[in-house]
Amino acid sequence: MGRRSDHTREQLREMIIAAGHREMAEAGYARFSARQVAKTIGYAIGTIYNVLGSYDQLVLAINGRTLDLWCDYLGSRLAGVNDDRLRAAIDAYFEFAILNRNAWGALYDFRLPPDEALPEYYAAKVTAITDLVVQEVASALPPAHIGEAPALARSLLASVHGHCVFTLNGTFQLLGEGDPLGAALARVRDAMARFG
Amino acid sequence: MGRRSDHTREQLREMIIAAGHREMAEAGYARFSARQVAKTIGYAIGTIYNVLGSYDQLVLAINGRTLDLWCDYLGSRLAGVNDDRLRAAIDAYFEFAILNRNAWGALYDFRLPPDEALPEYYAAKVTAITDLVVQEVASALPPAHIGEAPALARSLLASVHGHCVFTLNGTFQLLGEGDPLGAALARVRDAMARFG
DNA sequence: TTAAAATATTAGACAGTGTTCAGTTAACCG
DNA sequence: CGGTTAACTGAACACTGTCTAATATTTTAA
Repeated sequence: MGRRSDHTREQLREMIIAAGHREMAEAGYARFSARQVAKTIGYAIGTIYNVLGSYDQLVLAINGRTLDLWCDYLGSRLAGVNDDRLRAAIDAYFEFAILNRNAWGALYDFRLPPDEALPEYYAAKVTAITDLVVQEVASALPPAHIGEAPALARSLLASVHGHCVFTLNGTFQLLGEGDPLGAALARVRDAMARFG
Repeated sequence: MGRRSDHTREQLREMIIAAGHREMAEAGYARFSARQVAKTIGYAIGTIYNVLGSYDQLVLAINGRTLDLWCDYLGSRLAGVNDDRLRAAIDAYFEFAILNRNAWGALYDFRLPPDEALPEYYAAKVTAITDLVVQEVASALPPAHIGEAPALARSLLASVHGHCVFTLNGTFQLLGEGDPLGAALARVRDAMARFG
């Protein structure tokens, strides 16, 4: 029916993303369905496509929400920490991933078709998280080597990410690794040891 | 119809996995379809379910094939290498992933439902690859620390894996990382530097 | 030789999915 | 009042994985 008790496109977009994020968190990427999102907010599927444009854009918007939450989580987890902030950052990385398995996993389960580029708004959110890490690495680096912070941060991010993936997908359990977080921290320490 | 020019279950299983692996390599996990596999080998879908049991078992079998190929690739790439075998191993890890983007990606895109355990045959294949790496790490370690090889190998595997993931999913490109392989190697060197 | 059992294979129904779009409803504006 | 515009629907389409009753052939046993 027309617009008896309608929302504006902006409000509806927000409702869809919020409900979508909830469903992604509960069902996980493999069982996520746009139709189910429509059902839970009481709209027809067509509406979701009118507002978001496509399934891929919907998932991207939901993942964008997850990135926002992740960035906030890292920020709040680091606020007020004075010593060993690098360790706190790694802890927070793992914590968020474990606390939000499904939503976090969707960040990597979903990929745009190879010919399509990430929307700028999404790239900015990824960069925001990265910049946070770059800053922490820079603070932990001797002043003479601060210029290497961005490259080192990217690499450490990848290392920690790998440990996080192997933790959540069961690889570490299969291999008998009992302390994934400790291992990740050890690798970061090894890398920092290169600089005094 | 019946079994006029039929194959034995064993032969058919092999045909399905081979064709499935081919389709996975071409289409990727997101676009992979059991029905398409059936079509390319000229059988009905039902047959695939009779032979493999379920979609998940089919993908697992295909991924198992990929693990076999991966293990062989690592082995042959290391054969005859005398110095810096660790570097050769990392190179081979990246090479295989890049040369087999889709099949390699499916290894991690697919996950069994959380309540189901990996079949033993599959776990064995994962362990086979890991053992290869453990051996290389052990060789590169001072004799006094050989006992730490398994744990270190798992951790280095995770680190390299993280770099590999960020390379293939575009994260490194987004962040301006131009030498992912070099970064991965640097992290491994840092870790080995801990031991003399 | 013949009947029974085992095997290989199919067809088709079922309940889902993403996607599209012509059409409907209701509010707003001149 | 009539026209424009924005919000929204729902049916149709072409797929998907899953299951099962039925069928065709071969093997085995009596």
